Amino acid sequence: MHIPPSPKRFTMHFSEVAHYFDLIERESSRVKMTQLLAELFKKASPHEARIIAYLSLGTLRATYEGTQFNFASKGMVVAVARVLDISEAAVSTSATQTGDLGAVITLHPWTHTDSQATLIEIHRALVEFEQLSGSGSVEDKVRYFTTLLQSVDALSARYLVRIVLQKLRLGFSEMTLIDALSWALVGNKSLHDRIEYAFNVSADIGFIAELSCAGGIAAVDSIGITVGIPIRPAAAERLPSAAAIIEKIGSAIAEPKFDGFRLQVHVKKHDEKTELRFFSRNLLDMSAMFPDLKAALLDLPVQSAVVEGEALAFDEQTGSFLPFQETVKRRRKYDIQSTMEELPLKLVLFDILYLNGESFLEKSQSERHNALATIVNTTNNALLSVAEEIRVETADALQHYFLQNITAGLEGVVVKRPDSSYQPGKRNFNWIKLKRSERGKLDDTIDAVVLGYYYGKGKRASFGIGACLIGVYNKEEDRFETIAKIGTGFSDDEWKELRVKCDTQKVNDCPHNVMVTRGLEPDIWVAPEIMVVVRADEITRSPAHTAGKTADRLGFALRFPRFLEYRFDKSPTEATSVDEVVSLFDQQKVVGEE
DNA sequence: ACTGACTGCCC
DNA sequence: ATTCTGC
DNA sequence: GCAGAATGGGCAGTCAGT
Repeated sequence: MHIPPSPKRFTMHFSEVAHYFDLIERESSRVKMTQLLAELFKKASPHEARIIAYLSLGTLRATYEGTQFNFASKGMVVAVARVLDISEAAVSTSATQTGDLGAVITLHPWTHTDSQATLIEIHRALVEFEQLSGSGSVEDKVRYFTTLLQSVDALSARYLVRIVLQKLRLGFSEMTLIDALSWALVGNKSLHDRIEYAFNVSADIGFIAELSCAGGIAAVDSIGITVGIPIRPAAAERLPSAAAIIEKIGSAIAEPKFDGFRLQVHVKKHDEKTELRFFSRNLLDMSAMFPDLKAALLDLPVQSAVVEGEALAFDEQTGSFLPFQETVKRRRKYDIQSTMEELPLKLVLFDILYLNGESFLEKSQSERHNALATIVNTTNNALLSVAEEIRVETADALQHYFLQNITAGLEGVVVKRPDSSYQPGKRNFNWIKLKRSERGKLDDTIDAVVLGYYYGKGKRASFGIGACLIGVYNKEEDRFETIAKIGTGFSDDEWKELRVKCDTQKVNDCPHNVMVTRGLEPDIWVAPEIMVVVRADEITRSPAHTAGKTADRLGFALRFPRFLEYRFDKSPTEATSVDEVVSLFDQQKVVGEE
């Protein structure tokens, strides 16, 4: 199909992009949204397409290069208040009602003149804004952004606010942009898979957009894995039991699931030196953080490779892995050397995506694991290992292996289809996680009391509730202590219902028998009457929540809390007690004994 | 030098 | 991370 | 089933203020 060259045109104004964002925001049909985006891409130069792709996702560049405005809801309230010349309180109130600070802009009269800034100029300004730092920079940032807002029309200002907040809420993200690039080339989404492939192996959406607009699908097709540019990681689905997993995929491969952080490692040997990069699960560059792992990986007998694994801190005395809260302390910018000594890391590798110039993505799980084992096992470095993999044919065998792993203190197992390729960027049932928290089912839940609620953002703003604060009962002190906030598990209707229930119990101040630390105070206090059943993956020590907190002991909190159901047959003082929380906490360290 | 408020990013 | 929802 | 948008605990980093 012949693609006519896009007509030469004037440099694109940011206001035109904002106009398209507005059209898209009003559109609920994904196909129409995609068509609008395609139209926008067709009007843009390749470089402009790149910038559109970045800005539409609230970023300024590739994910792995990072965008950090260090300017979010609090700073934005100040800037918006100045631009609109109203009080910060008024902006806050309006933001609460609409659930969106950007929308506040277009709710008020706009008195500023549009300077017709181009898309490129706005991008450049945002880069400059992002770079403001150091003493006095809080005020500098407010001033800079206020001035920037004052130089555009209201619609542009609305989207500038959302770009900086990194929440465009337009109803599309990367996959829709890829559809739009296909539409821009051929008028349908038939090229989606090929463009997505390029994006999956070269995770820079702006680069893909520019390439597609400049060189068409031929240019996109030329993209393969480049060592040093991250590949979008594959992710696992979740199922609640060994039986469900075997039923889903049959004969499978199981491996331990470790509770650390995921690293994608890129290695490339040049004549003298070896280039080594680490990327986080979300594709941020962590290359400077782990000199110990870096040294270990230099031993790999490869010219070039991309491997993935889980990094975990371990106890040098016992060799056992430390909890996530310890491991995550290694994610830092400063004091790397000293923390390295306090919290040495191991890297358990579980996949290989590229080796010596060849992509391994299409190879089967088994082939990849074998190749990985071959290179790592010849390395013989104590910090490196390959995740054990066993073949399981039955639910019983899987259940046994699962129990064995949680007894060893691990998070559970990941089960994989033996013949599946590595599907970058995908979460599907090629990989399935079975987590420790599924063990026992009902006894892993907590009966808690609702103590208050918070206004929501976006869609939840219209419910007047976005999350609630819950607590457990301290028998000795006869009071309620907080253990978590709940922001998920309620359907839209249930949120509305919860809001009504809470409002019937609304009180003006924190009740005398409720312990809440500063920073967790809800927007609306509720008398401790509403009982809920809450599920969580784990109980952790908490610097924030008051459950079980004493003068010389941290409190406890729930990891990954979610609402299950209401509990009508218990009164508030029959909520799970602090004592029970403590014993649940103690129990989870000795999971094998049951 | 310390603390608290805020932000960004791990899970 | 988990969960819900529109398509 | 996908893509997107709500939300959680808790860590380090930055800056303002004392």
